[in-house]
Amino acid sequence: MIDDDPQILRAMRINLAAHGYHVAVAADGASGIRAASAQPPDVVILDLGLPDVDGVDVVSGLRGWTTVPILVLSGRADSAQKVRALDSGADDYITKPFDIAELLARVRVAARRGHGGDAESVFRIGSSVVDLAARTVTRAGEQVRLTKTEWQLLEILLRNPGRLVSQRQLLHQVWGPRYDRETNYLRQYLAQLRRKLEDNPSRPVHLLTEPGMGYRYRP
Amino acid sequence: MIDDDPQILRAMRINLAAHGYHVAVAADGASGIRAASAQPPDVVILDLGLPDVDGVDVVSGLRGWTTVPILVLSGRADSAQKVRALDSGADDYITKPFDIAELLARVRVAARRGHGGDAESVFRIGSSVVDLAARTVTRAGEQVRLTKTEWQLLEILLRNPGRLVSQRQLLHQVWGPRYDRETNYLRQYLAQLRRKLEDNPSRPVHLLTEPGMGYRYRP
DNA sequence: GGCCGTCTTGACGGCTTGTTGACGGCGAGG
DNA sequence: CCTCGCCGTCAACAAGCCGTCAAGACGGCC
Repeated sequence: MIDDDPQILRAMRINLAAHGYHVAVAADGASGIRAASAQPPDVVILDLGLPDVDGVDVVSGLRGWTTVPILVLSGRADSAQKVRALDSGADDYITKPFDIAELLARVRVAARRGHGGDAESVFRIGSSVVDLAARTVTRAGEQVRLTKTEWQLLEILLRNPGRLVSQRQLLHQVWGPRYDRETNYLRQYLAQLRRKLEDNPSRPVHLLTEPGMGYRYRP
Repeated sequence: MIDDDPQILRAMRINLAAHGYHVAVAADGASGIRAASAQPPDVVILDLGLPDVDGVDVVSGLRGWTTVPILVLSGRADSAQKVRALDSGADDYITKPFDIAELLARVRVAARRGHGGDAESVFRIGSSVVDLAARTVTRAGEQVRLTKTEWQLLEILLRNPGRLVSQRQLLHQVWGPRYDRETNYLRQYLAQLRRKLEDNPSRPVHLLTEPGMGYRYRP
């Protein structure tokens, strides 16, 4: 749940917990996206009225790498806003004030749809084994340590197996929207990940570069 | 679309058709279910205020054998009704009167859910398979790499299947408005795309030239 | 306060890609 | 039959991008 109003946050948390849900919270868009990638939820509830960024950008930021159902809450009832949010990838749009019973019903709808999408968390890169849930890397029996930044980068790539991830998206999600042009960060950290994971770091087989576009994890 | 009010039915049909949807209609629940089983739709829009049966029973009737997205329309705004409809298997619940733009946005949400999202992004060119979402090309089992410019050009053509795309439009969208006359770029890159994608590059079957006009992708 | 790991920043060589010009073939029109 | 315009092809140059190395900045921990 991503919301900056602590009061709503508290009320919702109690209500959802009473119905058997486990609730993780974030107060702004950036930390919400980070939290969702660190511990993938079954459903995201997102308040559009966030302080740091436009809520629609949060939706796109999530949609770049996950298909988790997103429910948008908003005080604005105008249809233009609704259309923007839904077209950017949200699954539902609920106008405040809302009935809690209706919200719970819509959460159930989102949850039953999301259950089709399973999140595998163990990946192989050459002789290395990466477990995203346990946050461990094993290479030829040896434990390998990754830094926080390396984990963030690697996770985005692994969660999009076979798909190209643009450098813009990687920079956005790891460093923030203001680092659009700092592609040298990517070069730096991709090289480190290859050194730590690939069997032949200078000839990568799984962590591939697409010049001018982005990077790709090939299973 | 299942609705007993001919006026709403007509208005909706015109609106949906204007946005490229093909609309099949039914005036009551029983015939609606029959029609859906005879010709499975991509999305069902169901009015709850039907004469013959309770709308919720129609939802259950559909859910017994299909997972097609169901949008419920209703004049009743009470949350008990909403919860009943959603819990019986509906995917969305819209209260009349509604904004047509919002309805269309919610239809798009339902449609992309049902399609699995990426069904529209896979194209075939001879023995090559192009996936726009993943940015991958497979040709006879082998991976083929395209450059950024090649992707931009190819995407425009594929997104207009069967339609002629003018040289001016291609140059505009890929290189910018100032490159109106640089048709040699198009010759250059179309040739490259044909070499990489067509089975017989000198006799293109899918990436066609219309002399003096533009280019066309033929599925 | 000093040490160490991690995150930034800058620079350089090599390679891929974009850009440009030129040439021949083909068909339409005179 | 000739000319002209348009297209496909090739070759060469320039520019951009990437991998790599190295060094400075920052912050946590003893």
